[in-house]
Amino acid sequence: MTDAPDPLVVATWNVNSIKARLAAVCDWLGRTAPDIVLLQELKCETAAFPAEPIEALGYNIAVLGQRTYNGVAVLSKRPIDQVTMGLPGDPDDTQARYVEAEIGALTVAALYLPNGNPPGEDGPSEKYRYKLAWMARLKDRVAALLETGSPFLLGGDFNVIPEPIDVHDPAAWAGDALFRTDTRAAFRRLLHLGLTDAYRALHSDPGAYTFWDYQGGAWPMDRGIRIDHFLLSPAITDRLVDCRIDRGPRGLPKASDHTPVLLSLAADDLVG
DNA sequence: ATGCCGCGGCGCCCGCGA
Repeated sequence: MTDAPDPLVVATWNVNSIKARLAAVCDWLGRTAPDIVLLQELKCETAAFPAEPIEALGYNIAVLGQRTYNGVAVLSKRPIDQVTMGLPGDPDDTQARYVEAEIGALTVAALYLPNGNPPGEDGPSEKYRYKLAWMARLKDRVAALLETGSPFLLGGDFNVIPEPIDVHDPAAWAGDALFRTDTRAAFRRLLHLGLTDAYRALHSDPGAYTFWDYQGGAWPMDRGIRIDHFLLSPAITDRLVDCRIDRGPRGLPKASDHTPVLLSLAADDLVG
């Protein structure tokens, strides 16, 4: 018997301001030590990203920042070879919601999909149209990545509740931009290209939430939603070992409203 | 019900998030 090599661990976490969450993020990184970390909602400009304490924990960093809103980053203990800043397909889109990085033979993307609320009553609102257009562009990007044949994964805050078991009260969320028919259909179109929702491939449990609103006692009452996802290309799905939600950070003082999701892959060889 | 909470910012209220 030979021991299996250590899995490659990838995390995704919407931190809701990297400056407000820096201590919590560094504590968690030091304790959990994922190989790759995908961050969203940095809410700071690229130049203002607090790189030093994260580099001190052994991470290389690719950041696409923006003042006040959005902002995404890839952290990697292995060298980052090439970076794509922004979701391709619309040069007029200035929102910092997508950064893609090549790490060895693996491509990873950190994404912060638009919220889309309010969705509009007499036809879709501008925000909801932007969300659906962004999802269509993401589908095009996934199709292009599949054509290259290189193994890849998408991780981040998708702002999509895929199925009724992913929300504490489906009826209450029926009209929300995160759970609307059109949103879920666009998410399914992504999956139908050949991607796998890593968490759902391994677990059929309800109540597996990644977000709890700050308001109304959502966290203590466990009224959450599952909107932070890992979507895996076929070659990466074959290497899927584990996917779990770490509720710990959500219960700490000054928490983000999202908690991290962790992915384990038998893919150590992919990143050298 | 859009406020309840929490964040950033040309700050003492506002937009935004989900």
